[in-house]
Amino acid sequence: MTANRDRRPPVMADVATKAGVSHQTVSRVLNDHPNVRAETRARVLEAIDELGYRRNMVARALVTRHTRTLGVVSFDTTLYGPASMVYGIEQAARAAGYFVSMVSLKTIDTAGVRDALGYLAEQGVDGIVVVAPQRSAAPALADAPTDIPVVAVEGGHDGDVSVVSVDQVEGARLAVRHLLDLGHETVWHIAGPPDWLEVEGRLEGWRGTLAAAGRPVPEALPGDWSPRSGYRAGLRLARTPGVTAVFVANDQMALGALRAFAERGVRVPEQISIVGFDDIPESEFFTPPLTTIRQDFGAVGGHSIEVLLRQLEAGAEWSHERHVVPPRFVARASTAPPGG
Amino acid sequence: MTANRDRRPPVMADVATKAGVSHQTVSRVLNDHPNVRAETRARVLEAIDELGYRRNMVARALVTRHTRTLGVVSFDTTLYGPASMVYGIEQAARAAGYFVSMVSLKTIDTAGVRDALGYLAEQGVDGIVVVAPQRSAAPALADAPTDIPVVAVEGGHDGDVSVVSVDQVEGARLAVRHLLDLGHETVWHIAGPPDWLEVEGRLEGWRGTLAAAGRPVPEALPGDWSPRSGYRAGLRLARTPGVTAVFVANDQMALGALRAFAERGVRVPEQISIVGFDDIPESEFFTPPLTTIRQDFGAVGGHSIEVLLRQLEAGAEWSHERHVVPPRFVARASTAPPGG
DNA sequence: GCGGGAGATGTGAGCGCTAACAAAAGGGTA
DNA sequence: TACCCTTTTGTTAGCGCTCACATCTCCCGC
Repeated sequence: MTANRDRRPPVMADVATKAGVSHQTVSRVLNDHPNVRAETRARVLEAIDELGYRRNMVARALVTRHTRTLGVVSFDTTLYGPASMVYGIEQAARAAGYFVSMVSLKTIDTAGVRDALGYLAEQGVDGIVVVAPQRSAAPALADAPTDIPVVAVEGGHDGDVSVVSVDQVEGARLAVRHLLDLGHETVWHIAGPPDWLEVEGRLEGWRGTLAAAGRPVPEALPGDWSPRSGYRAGLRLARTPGVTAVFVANDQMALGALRAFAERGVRVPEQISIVGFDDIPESEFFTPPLTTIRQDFGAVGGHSIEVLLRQLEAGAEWSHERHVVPPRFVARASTAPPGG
Repeated sequence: MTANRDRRPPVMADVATKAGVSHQTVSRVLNDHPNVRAETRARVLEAIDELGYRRNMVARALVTRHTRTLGVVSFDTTLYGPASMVYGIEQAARAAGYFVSMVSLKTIDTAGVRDALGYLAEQGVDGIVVVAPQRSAAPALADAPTDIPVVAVEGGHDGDVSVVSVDQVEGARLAVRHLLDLGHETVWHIAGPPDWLEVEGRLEGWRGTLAAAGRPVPEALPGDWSPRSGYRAGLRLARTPGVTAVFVANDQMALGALRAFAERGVRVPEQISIVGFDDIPESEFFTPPLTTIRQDFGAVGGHSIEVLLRQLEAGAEWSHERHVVPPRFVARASTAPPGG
């Protein structure tokens, strides 16, 4: 355990000399090759320990042609959704013995994603997960590197890549069905920013479910995921006559809407019912606790790594998979029958 | 732009042949070496483009002995604090031309941190940022690799590394001072989990400020950062006579406490004033909007990279720096004079 | 007592790149 | 014209590791 502070770190040859074997034998020990005598192995391990030797993965990667590193491209990891996804990805990757190299984009645009993919490819990552929930990311995915597997999370459906996602349409359907079943005539909607695929899915599920039930479809209110935008939309809904039920595209905006209703003296759920989306850890403690649709971000992250590893093993001939994670309805206290 | 789908990707020598120059000249073009004729450069660039050549950073790293990758070790990046920190770190690193290799630990313990540091060192990262807010991470930092710079964020103060952190004691002082200035006799405290350095700092600031003002110091209530633990603590406070002001160690727990008070019919801020910590994006929309202490996580992340890069440039002889980011008081609607 | 096969170890080459030096090509001055 | 100096390009030798193969031991069976 001698630390050589200023000298160049020891290499395999140093260990070999010290143990009185060839560098190849050291390599064998390090890689758990079976054909090494127990005594030799012990001698090598001792030398490794004494020198404080640590193998150089860069040199190893040069010859093996893989780095055991996966690239992750993601949008704003400050948000709960992407953060949980990336966390799930990282955990699953490391459990499988892979490192994760991260690129978080401030804004998702085709050029940004393309650059990120290019950089990661240069770095020699073995595979890439792209958390690119916006439509504008799709073109970049279409001409992603073809020599390494790429998996998109919540991504475009047209690219030449595998996709793992939550069933957004179904999530919206669950929310709307719940409100209609309570007896509401129709359901309003505060949407997320346009261009997001999740937003499109939720809009589609909301509209479709209302239409299927023969209910009027109000105009969706715009939002940008932030509590503030939910607050503004809530203010508008509070002064719109006839609103009894709202489906909000995420929990943060639902929080803002809750605040707007509170300020306007609109009681939830007595006068207006509200359902969110995501089920962030805070939702359970909102005033009132928020009924919402749970997305299992961790599972999505985990699945994406599973798919990626499968393709990694398959080598050159992998097929594109599509994996859909179901959302779950979580009943709490923000909904009630109309006029409740 | 020919994609060679199945063939091995082109290497520098291929480009050289195609452009009719030596591989060294290709290398010069790629590295912006000044002494290359404009015409030659153009020819090389054209060949690069035609072959779809991409330089192999692994091979480059082997000879240059640096990877332009920084390692980040962090605790649960699902939490807003760590997530924002890591985001700030990643942004700053990439702006400086560095990649980020992530390891998020599920739990922080000495062995986990030590392993993570070891793995990253093997990967050949040029420097490491450790977001290790727990005391138990300190021993691992003490015997961190000595041949590359390591910066701790919110980390132990005894290790042989640079530290960037928010002034927790001052943050707590701001919160308590505010409540005392409003006329409250004393301030109760819902603490975070023990072992966290931030928790210790906030406890110290809370106790110290009360003591300095000659006020009684109640027993701190335990919490674990989660809204649920804040809820439980809130329930206890609601049935404790004489409580008029509470300083909560983070905003999530404050949310839980708010919920508990609402359920027990305790009005905030009229009957109890409450101050949080962190200023998460949601706080402004709590019921009521939460007065809190803002931590600039992004700035902390950015500073940590600044320090790291400075040490990277300094080469072998770097000195250990200590950088403290001030917290900021954010006034909203959850506090009022007692009996307000 | 000796060929043969399995196990244990060593040898040489090369992954794709950069650093250091060597060589060739221009361009001004004595 | 010869000379030197600068600019441009080429050549060679590794970086630290693994792979493929060669070699050397040892033990078994006939």
